Amino acid sequence: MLDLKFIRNNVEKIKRAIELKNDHADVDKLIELDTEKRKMLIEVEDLKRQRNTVSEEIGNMKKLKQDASEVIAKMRNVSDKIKELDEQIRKLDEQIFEIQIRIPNIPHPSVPEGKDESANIEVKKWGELPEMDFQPLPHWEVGEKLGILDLAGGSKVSGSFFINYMGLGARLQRALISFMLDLHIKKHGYIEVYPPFIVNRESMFGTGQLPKMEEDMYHAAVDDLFLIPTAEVPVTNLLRDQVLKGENLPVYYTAYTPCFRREAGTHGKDTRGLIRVHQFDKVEMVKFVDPKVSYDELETLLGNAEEVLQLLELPYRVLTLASGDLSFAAAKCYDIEVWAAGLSKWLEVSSCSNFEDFQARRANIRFKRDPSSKPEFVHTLNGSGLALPRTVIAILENYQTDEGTIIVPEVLREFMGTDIIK
RNA sequence: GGAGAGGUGCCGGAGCGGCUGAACGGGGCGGCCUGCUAAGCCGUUGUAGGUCUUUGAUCUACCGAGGGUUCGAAUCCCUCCCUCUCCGCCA
Repeated sequence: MLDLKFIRNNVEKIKRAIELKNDHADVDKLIELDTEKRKMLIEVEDLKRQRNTVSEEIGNMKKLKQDASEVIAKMRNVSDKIKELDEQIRKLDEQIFEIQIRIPNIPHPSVPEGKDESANIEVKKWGELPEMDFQPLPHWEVGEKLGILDLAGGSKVSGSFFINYMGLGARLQRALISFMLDLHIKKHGYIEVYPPFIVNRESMFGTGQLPKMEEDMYHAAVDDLFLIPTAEVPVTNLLRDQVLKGENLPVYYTAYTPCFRREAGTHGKDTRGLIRVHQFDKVEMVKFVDPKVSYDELETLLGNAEEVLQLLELPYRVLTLASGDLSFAAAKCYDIEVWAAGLSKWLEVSSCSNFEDFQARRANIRFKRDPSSKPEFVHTLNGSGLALPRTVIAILENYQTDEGTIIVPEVLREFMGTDIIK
């Protein structure tokens, strides 16, 4: 969410940003409502001041046993008028808020302009694409043949696009989760968090999923709770409504959670096997930082995610997302795409974003630079490190042999208890 | 799910319906004192928003949230939320 004062003073800039993000929000209407509201505020505050002073006088008169009934009658009218105006202001505030919360974050100047992913810019490539002297199979064939991937089981117990892993497939999930968490807590200095997987409406609003993405999430209607689409939601909201000490920044959290996404409207292409599923595992990194250093922090966050792939020895590339491909709340975002040999495609396994103070304002997460200074909003960042299904795809496809077995990446062997899946 | 207790400022903790933005204590900040530290003393210390003659002045709102009563509510009434204790149920 953007600051109302900032919106007032930067109307053109914001309209441009909305356009760059292929979004819609009626900024003119907001300004109109805001102007009207402030006019009424002046009026009602003046009446309240009257009421306060006169009420005090009434108190004094009563103490002196004087008759105050005439003044009281007059104040009754004033109070009614105040009630009326307050109600109108409340309605205006509501309307303003409804527009305000739908204005997207403004892209950082370094973000390439462009209406969709075709304008994304590749900024880095790492590793060699595997060369195979046989035709590599897609992961669903490798996985089903080895009995570690059970697509039929998943769809039987839940529905299509739900996955069941068996044996070493199941263990591979656990191995990847442990490996990633260990890396982030031991080497990169994150604190491990194990948050709730179901959250309330306030949390979904805080990180910006609501109101725009409501139909993309699983919702437990009786309790009005949502299954998290990413650990970003519970982990970021842990610090909601807090004022942190400046000396405690930056705060680095990492968490494993399953993620639940309805993926409404995306059924169709590129959805076979593990490519796009309703429930998947992910290790997420979340940072709360001083605004002055948030873009440096974005680079190290990206590096932390990259290191996972480097250690797994999976080739990848990094893209800077164009404005039109940026999510609602992000000011800048890098995507990491891993190479999948069987599909012969790059697959997104991580998004590393700087939200600046956009989420912090919504979730009211602040810090005091010094004990005596005013609270400021922190900057929040998060990045996947990494999403599991596509990492699994890359492992199954890139590490497959012509015998249909899979060589376990070096760093996972201690977790897997084997160096080969056969 | 049942019974009870409670939610006040950075923290603890007061608060006959009117001079309480909030006593008192602690903490923080500034200063005095001190060889240094501690103690002691003095002062200061919330957030948000509006207006203006806009680095200051002034006004308004905020005592879990939302309503209500009243000329006037932290204080009275209603609803909801949360926390704690006990009982029941359960992985």
